[in-house]
Amino acid sequence: MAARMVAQVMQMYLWRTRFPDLPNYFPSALGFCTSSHNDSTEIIQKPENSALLNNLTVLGVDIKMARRRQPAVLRKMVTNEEGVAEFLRSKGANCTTIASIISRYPRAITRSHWHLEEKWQLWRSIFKTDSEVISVIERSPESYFRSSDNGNLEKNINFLCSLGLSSKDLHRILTTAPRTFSNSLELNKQMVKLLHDLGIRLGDGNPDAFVKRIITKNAYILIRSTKRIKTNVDFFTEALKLSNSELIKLLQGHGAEVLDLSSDYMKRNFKNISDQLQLLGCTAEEVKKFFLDYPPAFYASFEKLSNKIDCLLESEINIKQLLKKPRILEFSANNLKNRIEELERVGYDFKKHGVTILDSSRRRFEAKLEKLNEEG
DNA sequence: CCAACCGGGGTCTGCCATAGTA
DNA sequence: TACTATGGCAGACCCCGGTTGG
Repeated sequence: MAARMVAQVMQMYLWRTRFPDLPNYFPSALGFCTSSHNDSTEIIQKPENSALLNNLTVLGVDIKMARRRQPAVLRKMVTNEEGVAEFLRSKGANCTTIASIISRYPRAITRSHWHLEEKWQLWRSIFKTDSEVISVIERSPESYFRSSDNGNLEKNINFLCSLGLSSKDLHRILTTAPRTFSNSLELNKQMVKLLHDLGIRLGDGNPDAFVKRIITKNAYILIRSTKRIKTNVDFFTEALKLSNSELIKLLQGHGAEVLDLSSDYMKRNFKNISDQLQLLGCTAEEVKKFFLDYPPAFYASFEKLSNKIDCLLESEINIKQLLKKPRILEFSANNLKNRIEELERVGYDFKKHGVTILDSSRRRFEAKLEKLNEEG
């Protein structure tokens, strides 16, 4: 999470440094001038609408941010900022939220009252309360406002229902990957077709269920490109030398969750981790088994994972013990370290008892520890 | 009664590029 | 031709507890 935020800040920083002196706008007493072709430094554009800027300022919108994101909106003569603000307010959004929404997705103010009302009803067919909708819009204004096509939204909802997804599934998808619903129907159909064809190609007896399971296991799948999913499936197969049935098992389990990783990232990660494991004396077969038993390894950052492995090895825990229980890697390095320390304090012998004790919930672990303390 | 197995739950956007449109 | 709508991309875990079988 933190890493992502750093990356985003970096992106913004890079953008700003590339255009440090970008003028804010071009107030033009000349009105609609034609640009002169022989002098490229002079760019003359339609002026911004100052009445609109006023309105937005009153609403608390960050004009600089809005301008950077969608400059054309600020030049429009007809907009509905007050209507949109009033609409959001009526649904329970406060002023700060409204300002932030418009700052981050200025085009929102071009939507009509009727359009907003209709879209709201469609969203509410999946969400129970207005505040749930508001919280998604607050998180991702773009997902909500980017499309002006409510008909497409409705078709998407019907399409997803037709796949047999429950209302709980739809709720989860709309909460965590709201972009799914502003995708074109066609795009969503393409992804479903890709997965369906894959199920058939692998000889799955029930391709519809195959598709449904992948989507319910991975709410993000429909906002990825088919290219990415295809690449990743091929990569799984090739890197791990999987048979059809092994691949089905992987994709219907934890594999579904890692399917949408950036392909390059996954390849890099796989290489780093398998190199590391082989360096520690694991055979190729063991490496394969490791990834099949613990697909999140594709996902984990190499630094973190490697850190955890080191931490285990330092505590006299054998790599083969780890291979038997890769799930202990799901716990944070910090958590693992604390647990190991506490166990060492009571003289726990990992060689004798293995590492499964680490793979338990906090409550269970503490109960176990207390018992060991009593015995000791 | 306990360990081991195993599935589930939370959670994720904001930018760029470009085809299409009025 | 300016602008809109939409596709695509990078980014990168942790934890809980029900059930089962010995």
